[in-house]
Amino acid sequence: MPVPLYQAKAEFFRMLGHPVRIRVLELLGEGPKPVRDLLADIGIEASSLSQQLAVLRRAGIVVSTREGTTVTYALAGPDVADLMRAARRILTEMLAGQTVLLDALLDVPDPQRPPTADA
Amino acid sequence: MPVPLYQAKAEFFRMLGHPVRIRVLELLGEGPKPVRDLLADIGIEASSLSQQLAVLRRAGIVVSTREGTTVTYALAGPDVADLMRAARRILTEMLAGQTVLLDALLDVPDPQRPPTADA
DNA sequence: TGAATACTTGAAGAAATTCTCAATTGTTCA
DNA sequence: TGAACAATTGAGAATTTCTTCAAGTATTCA
Repeated sequence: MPVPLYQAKAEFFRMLGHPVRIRVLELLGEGPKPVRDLLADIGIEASSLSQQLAVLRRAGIVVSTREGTTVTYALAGPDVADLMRAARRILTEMLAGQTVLLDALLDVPDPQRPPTADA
Repeated sequence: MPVPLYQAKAEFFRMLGHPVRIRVLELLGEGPKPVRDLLADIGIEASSLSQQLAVLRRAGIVVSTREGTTVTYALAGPDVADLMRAARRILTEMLAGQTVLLDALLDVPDPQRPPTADA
């Protein structure tokens, strides 16, 4: 029994749903980077970064290689870079075009509550 | 102080990261639908669906209108449909092209563990 | 060998999300 | 009005995810 596609999608999006993981993917979008550099750019504890890298690794969207004492990460395939570009494009469009999403993210209270019949 | 973009992105993806929410968005991609229909298509308890609809509503990516006793949901804007299409395209590509992600989602153990130097 | 560096893992508590079920609201219609 | 239906909300338990810190592995180099 195959995992239903909608569930695979949900897991995929959930996997993207963490600020550190997003930043890593965007940094790797520029090309492979050693952990050292990611660490410097993102500025969190090494162990926290490692944990998030592990999540991405388990999902198979990044790969790591070790050379001597430094480990370098890269996006697993060009599709991933495409995805990140698409996500960026669509999201900035949405953030620009519709205040609504921005408001939601900024915690402005919901103007759309269960519709009262006065409309 | 604006919410950093990478955090807005993370929250957005997290919001998408639930099978019921994905299904709702895909169904609404075909056009507005009354809760009754969503309920029939998805087949979960009414209250669970309502809660997930509330998440989407709070994020501002769907809107609801009431007519008599039935409430109808629709995507908040065309951008949302675009996003769902893009996500579908990219994900099916990825699922088709790279076994790796599929494996990860199917719980096949990680072949990429911290690289041992035998490579 | 052993000290030092780079990175990863494990585990426990904190925090956020999800589920379930009871209660509530809004609407229709007899 | 009040019974019946559609949908939403609230609250607590169950589950998942995150954070943090201590411990572990791999590699270099003296």
